[in-house]
Amino acid sequence: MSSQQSLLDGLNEPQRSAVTHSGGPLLIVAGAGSGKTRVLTHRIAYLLAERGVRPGEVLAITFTNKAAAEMKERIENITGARVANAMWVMTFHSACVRILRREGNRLGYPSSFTIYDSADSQRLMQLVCRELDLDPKRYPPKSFSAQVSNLKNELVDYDTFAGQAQSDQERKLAEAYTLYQRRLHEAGAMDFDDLIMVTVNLLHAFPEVAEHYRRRFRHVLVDEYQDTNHAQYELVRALVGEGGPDAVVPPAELCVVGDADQSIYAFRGATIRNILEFERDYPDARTILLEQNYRSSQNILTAANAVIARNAERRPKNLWSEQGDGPAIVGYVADNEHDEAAFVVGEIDQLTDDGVCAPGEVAVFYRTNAQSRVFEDVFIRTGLPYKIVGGVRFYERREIRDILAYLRVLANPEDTVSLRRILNVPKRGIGDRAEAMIELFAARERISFAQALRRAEDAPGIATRSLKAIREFVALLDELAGLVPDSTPAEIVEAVLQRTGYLSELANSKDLQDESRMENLEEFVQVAREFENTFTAPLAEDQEEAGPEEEAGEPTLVDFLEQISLVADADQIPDADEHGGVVTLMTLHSAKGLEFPVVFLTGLEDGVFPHARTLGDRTALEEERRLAYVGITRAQERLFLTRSAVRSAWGTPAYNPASRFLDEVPKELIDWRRAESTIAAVSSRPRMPSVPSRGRPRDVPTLSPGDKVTHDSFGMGTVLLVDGAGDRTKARIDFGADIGEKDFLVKFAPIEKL
DNA sequence: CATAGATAGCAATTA
DNA sequence: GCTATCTATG
Repeated sequence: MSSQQSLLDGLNEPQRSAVTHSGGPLLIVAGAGSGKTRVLTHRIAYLLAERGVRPGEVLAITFTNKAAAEMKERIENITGARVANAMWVMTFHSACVRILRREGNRLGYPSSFTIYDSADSQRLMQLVCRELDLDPKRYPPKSFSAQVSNLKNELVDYDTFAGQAQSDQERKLAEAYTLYQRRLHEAGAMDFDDLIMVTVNLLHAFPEVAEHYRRRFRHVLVDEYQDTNHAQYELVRALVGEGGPDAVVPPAELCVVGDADQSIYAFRGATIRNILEFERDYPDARTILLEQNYRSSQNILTAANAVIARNAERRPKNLWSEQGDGPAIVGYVADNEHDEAAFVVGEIDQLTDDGVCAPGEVAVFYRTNAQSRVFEDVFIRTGLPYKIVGGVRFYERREIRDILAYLRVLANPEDTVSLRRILNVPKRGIGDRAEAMIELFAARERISFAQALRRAEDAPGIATRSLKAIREFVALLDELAGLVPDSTPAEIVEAVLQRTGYLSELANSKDLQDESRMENLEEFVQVAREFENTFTAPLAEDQEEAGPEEEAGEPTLVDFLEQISLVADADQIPDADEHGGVVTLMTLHSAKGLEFPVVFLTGLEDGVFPHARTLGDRTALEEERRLAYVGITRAQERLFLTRSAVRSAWGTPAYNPASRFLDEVPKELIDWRRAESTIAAVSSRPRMPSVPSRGRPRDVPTLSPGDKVTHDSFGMGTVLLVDGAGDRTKARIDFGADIGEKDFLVKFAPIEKL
């Protein structure tokens, strides 16, 4: 058994105070790399071991599944799995789903409600806007969707908003919001933001429900508190309870951890206010500062401190380390993004060859997903193993979403958005017109789309051919639905793939993409199998404490769908220890919470990072700076800062000046490998690209015999001879036996030098 | 009337 | 460079 001593071993003074603090609310201001997860897990273990807290009384909330899983694992290492399983260690969204599955019927939601992700909710908003005859130019559904999301993050419901709508835009938005919410409810669905807002409403509207959870959770711990938005703030308040004279249950002990300097999610409603004013919100709160950094060398910390110090509204904080200065930060100015990527890959090659680090210890960060493409090209070309986190995610791929839509309809037949998605996928002859007629019919009869589909005979204006297709489709759904009760998720997935003809359509296609689609679907079946094997049923409320034999119920389709909708696979960050691992490429946002011995921070240009849209806005610019701070503090030993003089953004090259964040790093810390670009002079005079349009303008390569090149359609080749000069340079290139030798005008040929 | 192929508009960050 | 929408065809 863990004694008090071992739980506090190896912790510094403030960390110990944070672990042992008892009584009032506690705010832990944890600088980057200051051992925050360690403090949280040890605190939980300490609660159990020294303060007689039962595991079921603990609720620990994180933002990502990855963080939740890590925390759970580290708690397990101290307390053992049985104890850890009885706690709620999960994300805001998962916790809400669990509450809502149990209590949502009080608000008219089925316990098998569907969770719409942002793509689904945008689709629904599009349908709603069309139904309201809104001109998509003046009232873009996408923007409406975003605005509704913002409103929900502020806990503004459609009624309240309709009441205060002033402008024409706002009134239209209010209409759309109202109808959108009605359609969601009818479909038995909630979007991401509803998960939080509806839970808050539920806790407010039903005191007995709130009391139930307050009795249960005596310790509430929140990670990354700086990323909470207003709705999440209220949720925490509601769960903790007010206490006071007429409260039945005294307030739970609240412990939040955060770092205002790492707040990078204002765009999804996060407000720094929550952490800055914690002491005002909870008057008897205690604050503990963790400033000793255990991650990075001092040079890296000095750079990070210098950058973040430029932000006006912040409490001063100074990270320090006992690890020594470490190597200098390396700077590099590239001519263009290809050059930048080549430099990065070259350095990684060097470092791994010299045995300084394994590929798995290296990360490349960029501001926007679009920047990953060039890196990917170069990594593939050089054969360096890599993995891109984020971007087009697995669950956002079309084929996966199609199958998911089938599964959702099977779980919840009223789910209109999913139903309409699969109506004609694979193609079965139910076209736009037929769909429109069903919709019209549903509206007139005041029945759901699903019900209207089953009564298609009665709907006017549908061709007999379509009618037949619809009947077959309904029969197909019924057949599949019949399988659901006694099949496992994986079996259902396979049945859907087979019986809908989805697989055979892909198999018969000659589109190259479809091959990888099939592979993805195969992987999806694998995901389902995996799920069945690892599934542990959430313990029922009343047996949460007891039971050595954990009753793991059969995993249902609903369980499977829930896991998928809540797991973004940004959680797929590669493990460094697996055979040296692979280089990780990701956006700065996904990088939060991670650490790497070697970090490349790329695209440091004004207009890229900080992003162009933030340049005129002081608060937005401060958030960009925090993002830079997050990026820099991910590095443990070596940090590379790169920028490019020219960068092509959708076709046109842009000349960007150095990022202001680069200038904010003290000069003596940076060892410039290349400090100026040779084409920097060109940047002063704005010039149009010399090749007007005609496809994407490309850099004209300088070729000499023997060079390896790649051609867009002919592939790899070797330059045999070069003739002429300037724009009229010609090259003869050998593409091997199959294609032979060809002559090109270098200026126009789609050739790239390798 | 459904479908396939062409085209315009568009991409900041995410649970 | 990619996806939703428009247009020509079967």
